[in-house]
Amino acid sequence: MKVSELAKAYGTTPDTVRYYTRLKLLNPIKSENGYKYYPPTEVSRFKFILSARQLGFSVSDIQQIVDEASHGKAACPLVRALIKERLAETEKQFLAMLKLRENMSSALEQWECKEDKAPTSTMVCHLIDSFEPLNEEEPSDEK
Amino acid sequence: MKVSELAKAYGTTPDTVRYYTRLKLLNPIKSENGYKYYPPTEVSRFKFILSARQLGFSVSDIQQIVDEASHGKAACPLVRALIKERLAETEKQFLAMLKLRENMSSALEQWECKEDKAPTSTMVCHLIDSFEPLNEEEPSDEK
DNA sequence: GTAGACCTGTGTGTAAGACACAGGTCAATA
DNA sequence: TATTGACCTGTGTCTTACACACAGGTCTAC
Ligand SMILES: [Zn+2]
Ligand SMILES: [Zn+2]
Ligand SMILES: [Zn+2]
Ligand SMILES: [Zn+2]
Repeated sequence: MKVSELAKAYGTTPDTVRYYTRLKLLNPIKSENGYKYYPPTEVSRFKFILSARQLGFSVSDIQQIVDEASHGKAACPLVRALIKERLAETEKQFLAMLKLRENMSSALEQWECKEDKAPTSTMVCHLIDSFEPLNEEEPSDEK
Repeated sequence: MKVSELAKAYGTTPDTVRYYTRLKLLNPIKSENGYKYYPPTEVSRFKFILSARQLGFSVSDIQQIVDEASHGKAACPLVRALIKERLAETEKQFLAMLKLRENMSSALEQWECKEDKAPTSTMVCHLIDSFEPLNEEEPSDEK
């Protein structure tokens, strides 16, 4: 398969295929005309990479995993360890986004009944200045 | 205030202050020794920028908002429009992360009872290869 | 033969800073 | 007074996972 064929076959872009190829995650055969051809082994490796990306592995993770396997070792322990790390990170980001989303919609609501105001020398926008974030840390009994 | 003082005062880093300064979002005064000094107006602008960032505005959004205000116009309509856009994006990313998180923990669970396996020429890691993503689109009645 | 659709490599851009580096400045101390 | 150490200055590069641009080569059809 050629670059674009491979990309289309799995719903991605030629640039993605080329990117993995640049990183040597894919190793196509170069034909006489200079074109890259991906034999079945490379096609299934591409499938593997896409699956791993879907599971939240970084491209660098995948490089490590592939390298491990290329040395004949079972990559499974590495895979298990990495996904735990990535899951923890994802959890953190997830919570951060949750809070952000809440703040954003809270702001939108708070602003609904506020008028527009011209800026002053000390205030760019009163909407943003006046925004009160929700529960900055547990609303503990303060004072 | 000097760079590091400003950064510390608001719990950020000198690099962040310098970054906004490079972008001309902050306009410190240069003293004879070459050091940058942030007068009160710049300090409150920094506070403004940080608030806006917390609300999910991009730095480029903030540049637009500040520019609008610097022309004496009320930035409020722009602010309202931008936050709606950003909220929609955040919502999308949030859902994507939710799905990713589910897939990751599902994988972790699916893999618990699976043995490690050495790689073959066509398989880098059977764990990743065998993973079945959850509900790829509503589990509609297929066929 | 030539147009149009594909391919090639390479280089640059993205967001929001983090980090590095070579050198200047300041306060306190030996 | 000289030196140390902590701060500051500019500038430049790095990060992620590609997307996009560009100049030029190649293939297919007409
Ligand atoms: Zn190796
Ligand atoms: Zn306003
Ligand atoms: Zn303007
Ligand atoms: Zn494995």
